[in-house]
Amino acid sequence: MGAEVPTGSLSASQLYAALKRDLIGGRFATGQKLAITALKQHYRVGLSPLREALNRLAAYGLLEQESQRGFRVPALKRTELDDIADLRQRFEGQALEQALEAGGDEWEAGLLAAFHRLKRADEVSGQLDHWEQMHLQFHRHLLEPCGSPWLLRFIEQLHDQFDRYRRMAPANDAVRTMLNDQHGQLVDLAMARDIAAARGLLEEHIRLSYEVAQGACQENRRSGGSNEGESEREGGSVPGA
Amino acid sequence: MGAEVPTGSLSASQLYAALKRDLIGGRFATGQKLAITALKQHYRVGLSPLREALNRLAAYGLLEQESQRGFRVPALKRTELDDIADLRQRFEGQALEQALEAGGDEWEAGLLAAFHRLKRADEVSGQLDHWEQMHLQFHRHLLEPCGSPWLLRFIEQLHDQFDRYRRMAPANDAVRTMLNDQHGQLVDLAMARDIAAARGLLEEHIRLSYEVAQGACQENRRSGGSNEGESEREGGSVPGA
DNA sequence: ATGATATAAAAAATCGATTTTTACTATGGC
DNA sequence: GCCATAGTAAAAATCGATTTTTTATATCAT
Repeated sequence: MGAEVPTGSLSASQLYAALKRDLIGGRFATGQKLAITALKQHYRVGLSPLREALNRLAAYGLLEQESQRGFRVPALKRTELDDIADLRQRFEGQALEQALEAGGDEWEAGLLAAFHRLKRADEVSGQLDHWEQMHLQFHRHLLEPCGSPWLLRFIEQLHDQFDRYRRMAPANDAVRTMLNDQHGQLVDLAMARDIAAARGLLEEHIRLSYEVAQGACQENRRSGGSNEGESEREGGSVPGA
Repeated sequence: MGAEVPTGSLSASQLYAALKRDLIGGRFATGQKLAITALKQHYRVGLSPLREALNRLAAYGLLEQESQRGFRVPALKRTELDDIADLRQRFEGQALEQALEAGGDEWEAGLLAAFHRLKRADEVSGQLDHWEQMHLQFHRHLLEPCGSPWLLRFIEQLHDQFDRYRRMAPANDAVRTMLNDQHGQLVDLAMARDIAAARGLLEEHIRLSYEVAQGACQENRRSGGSNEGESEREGGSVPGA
């Protein structure tokens, strides 16, 4: 069994984070019903905190809850990915414009730092989860001063949903290099406060990611494990039964 | 104690709905910590389903959860209302345009029916909760064919948040009449597929509602109970302790 | 008299067991 | 031979009690 939970039992928020990470990371078979007993043993927690975490994740949209029939991992649907990508372009484009108008010196400094960490994480292969974390933090920091907490909340939610698709899709090193280059260009345009160009590039960035993510929908690939060819994560997929 | 839960114990989804309704309806003191034991007795449910419902509501944004310190009703903040109203204008404006392009005959029929129910509910005073339900359903139906489930989800979430403010604000019959008139005008413009005018009116509708809702923020009014002068709901506010 | 620490009371979170509901299977009827 | 129904097994949901954490109070030292 996976070694994602090495030490003693987790706190409630740690459990939520671990479950969220594993759901977005594609370690559960999509469309499959979750086996509560197996999860309980895997994460070494009791029933109550587990069910509370699952309820929160269901409200967040990373799980589906059927009345008396437990929890289910939502299937990956092409139409839903289209919806998510489209909204990401609009929401993040809008947020970026506002962020470029509001961001100050401290934000610029933090953006450079976040970009640096992202580059470093990219150089060190076999640290998939760490790169994902830095990548999320970079995009989050980029939009942070936009001034709309609710918009940022929705953007984060869509980003998480989008990543379910992207991380299930087969890797494409050529496109990945392009996407990484765009991060640097985004920093440059943001520092130059070129609002129109920056928004255009961010939308193109999302469009390109969308093309990659589409690979997750094509032949209804089931079973968890987006980590073929990766060596960082020793634990396999979480058993469903 | 309130008679909101007349018969035997509620199912999990009913409990969630009842809590959500009472939170949006302003029956809890804002900023106040929830007393789990009191809630348990009031809704006649056990601890587990109650906690699961509270967790879902916290993920939805109608409650705040502090680590080991229970659940708290979020305070009403002027800046947050501004944020919510601004996003509502943008999201619902966008959704309306798409809905007017996509909605078919069946949708038109349903819209007329929803509007009729809303008018009827308005005529019968002392049915506050029923009017609120019809009002929500009208706005939901108006935007439903927009083609973006995630956008509709966010719109609904913002609408619920907005209503926390609106229902806490003092009533204003003159403005209320204007708002009701706008519903009819919205139907007319929607049927005529006048996209620009309809979007403009919907944004104005939200702006006017926003002016009403601002009344909830002015002097940090605490304590639940937005139903002064209403006789429909016999149960008072839910006790916090 | 004020501040800090220890103690006690209250509340939240978790656990183990029970109850209820669902899904599967086998048997009987058509 | 196929469909329907009853019975059994498995899983989910709920309950009551225990454990842990927090908060308020009182006492002691400075």
